[in-house]
Amino acid sequence: MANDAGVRRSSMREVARAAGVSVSTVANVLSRPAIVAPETRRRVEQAIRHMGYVRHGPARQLRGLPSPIVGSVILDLANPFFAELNRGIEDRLAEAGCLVLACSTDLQPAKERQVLDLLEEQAVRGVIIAPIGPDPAVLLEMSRRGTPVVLVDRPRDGLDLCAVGVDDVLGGRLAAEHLLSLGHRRIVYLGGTFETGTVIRRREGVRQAMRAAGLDPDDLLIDLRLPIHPPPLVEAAAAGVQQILAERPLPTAVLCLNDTAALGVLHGLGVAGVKVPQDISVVGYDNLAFAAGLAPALTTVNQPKYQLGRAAADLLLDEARPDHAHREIRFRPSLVIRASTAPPRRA
Amino acid sequence: MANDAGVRRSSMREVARAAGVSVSTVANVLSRPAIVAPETRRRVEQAIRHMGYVRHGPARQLRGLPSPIVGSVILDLANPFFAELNRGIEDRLAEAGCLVLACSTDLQPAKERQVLDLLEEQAVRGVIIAPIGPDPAVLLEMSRRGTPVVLVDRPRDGLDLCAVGVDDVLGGRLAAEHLLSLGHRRIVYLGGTFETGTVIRRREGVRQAMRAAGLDPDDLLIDLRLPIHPPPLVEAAAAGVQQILAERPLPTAVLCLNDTAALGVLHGLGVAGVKVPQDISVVGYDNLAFAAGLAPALTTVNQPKYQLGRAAADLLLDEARPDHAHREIRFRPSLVIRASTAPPRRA
DNA sequence: ATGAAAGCGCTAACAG
DNA sequence: CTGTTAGCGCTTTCAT
Repeated sequence: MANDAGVRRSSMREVARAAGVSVSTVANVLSRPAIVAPETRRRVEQAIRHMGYVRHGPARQLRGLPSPIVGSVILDLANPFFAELNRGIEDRLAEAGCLVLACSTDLQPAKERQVLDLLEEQAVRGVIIAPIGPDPAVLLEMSRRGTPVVLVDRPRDGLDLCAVGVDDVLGGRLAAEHLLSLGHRRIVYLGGTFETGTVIRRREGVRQAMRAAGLDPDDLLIDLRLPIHPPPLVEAAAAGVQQILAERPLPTAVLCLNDTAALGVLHGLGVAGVKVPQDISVVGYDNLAFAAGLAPALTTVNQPKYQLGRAAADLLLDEARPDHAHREIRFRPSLVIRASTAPPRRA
Repeated sequence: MANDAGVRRSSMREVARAAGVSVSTVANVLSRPAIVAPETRRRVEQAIRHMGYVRHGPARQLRGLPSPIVGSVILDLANPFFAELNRGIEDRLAEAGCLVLACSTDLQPAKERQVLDLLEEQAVRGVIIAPIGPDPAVLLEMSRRGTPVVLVDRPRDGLDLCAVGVDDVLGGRLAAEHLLSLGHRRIVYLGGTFETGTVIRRREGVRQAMRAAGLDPDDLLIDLRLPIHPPPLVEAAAAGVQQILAERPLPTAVLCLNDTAALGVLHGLGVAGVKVPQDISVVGYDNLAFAAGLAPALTTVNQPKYQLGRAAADLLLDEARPDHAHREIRFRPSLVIRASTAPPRRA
């Protein structure tokens, strides 16, 4: 009751006593002020101000009001892609008076489980999640138990949930088609030792583009995988440059799993004295704020990060409506050609 | 009770009925399993699993247990500085089983107020805040009413609150001393039309360094202010380059309010054909992940972002201890010299 | 227009 | 070891 500073929130009962009315009148002043006599209302409002009374959310929730809190469970909030996505969620929710409980899972399934349990215990309004693994069982159960779940970056696949995402296969295809049309025939796909569905689907898009061009992906594509979690991705990518340069014949282009990895690769290549794009072309993914400012400016695939977040929040809020039907919203990525790609040296 | 899908959480009473025991036995199984007879416990646990029972946090809170939720109120979660700070908060809180309710204020006092009210209503465990304005009155009241408040990026100044921060004056001084020692005597301080205390204090540090060198800040320092919120800071900074180049005599160095602004300035200077660092030196602030990867690599002032967050969470968690005493933790920034600074052309 | 009362799901004495 | 009981602070009929 009393916290350790000896302070205690005042309750409605105390306000009521101070104003000389009943608790229900205080409740009315707060929830339907119109039905309270002006003079009574004035007295109650004054008491509220005077005592610094603040409504107790958990108690209201216990009475059946919906929680204003929505959980956002994503891979890493410090990753600018997710940070911006999260801003989209936050802003859309704010319009509905809701707040975001943001949780990073760092690709660790145990963390994901733990956070989901906590969120369900808190009886949040719902959860928006970019799941680590492909198994939706836990999420379906949560949803069945009454906590709405919206998927991000994972296709709906007929699941009984809402989903928002970007067409990753298309994104991979766009990037690959660009390189192929420049004449590249020896291309590294720089992925991770542990990959989310998005990265896997993009690689599939890359292979698709090659097949569509009448080429054999197994000949053209070199799969390299960075250790993801420690060390920081920029450094892992910079270190990965050694592996790229060790390939024979030397690759002429690198498709990176995201812009941060591309940043590391650019740096590593610079240190190694390899010129971009003259010696090697580099393509990023995400189109983060810094991509245009790099030297050379980074060719990359743009994703509507903020809009993804807004859309996810939209769907989540819609779950409260009686006529809600689960659905999927899918955005299209787009290629942004800048200065880090060019035809290979001797085409 | 029932949400719109017609689902309802099962309650302890239902579990108790299903297991043929009383609610308190179920409660015991959950909170002090040791005192329950093994056979009874087994039955109860099975019922819990079978019904998918999940404890109801708000009800527990109503009984006096502390909320596991901590509010984090910062300027902008999509700003990498705050995103990383927030990860520090999140990780430290996770160790204590707590979650972060993250809110961006976008420098709008109205948003800050609104979010603080919501957090207090939710009866969160406490609030970590990088306040927009200098007036601590609302925060002191919240704290007095029983919601602990920890200040970030704002000096404690004897307030009855905990605070964590970085020595901003020192940060400004380090940056300025570096430029002065290179021989620069015409320096732009690129701030904002609306500035937080941190930016103001850094400018003060810059002036201090000049005075300490026996120079007059009013002669050397050119104050330029970027419109902060829209448009995006990178673009605002790129546009600000026009103003820099319009100054006569031409400045030889630019101190930017952060790395993102520096990125924009670098870009704008590049477009204008001005060479960095030969024609103009550029210094950032924060040492974000991309700073080292820029061309030229950015000289900047490092702040321990993640550690700041951890320290803030530490202090907040400590507020629950009976012997807690408010205190301040202050970190030291450090200068990271890279390639974007050099002596002015004709010294 | 106001008040009395029931009860949301849970915890913590206390009794047995 | 298990059950009974009394609320926590609030919303919401239903009387008055």
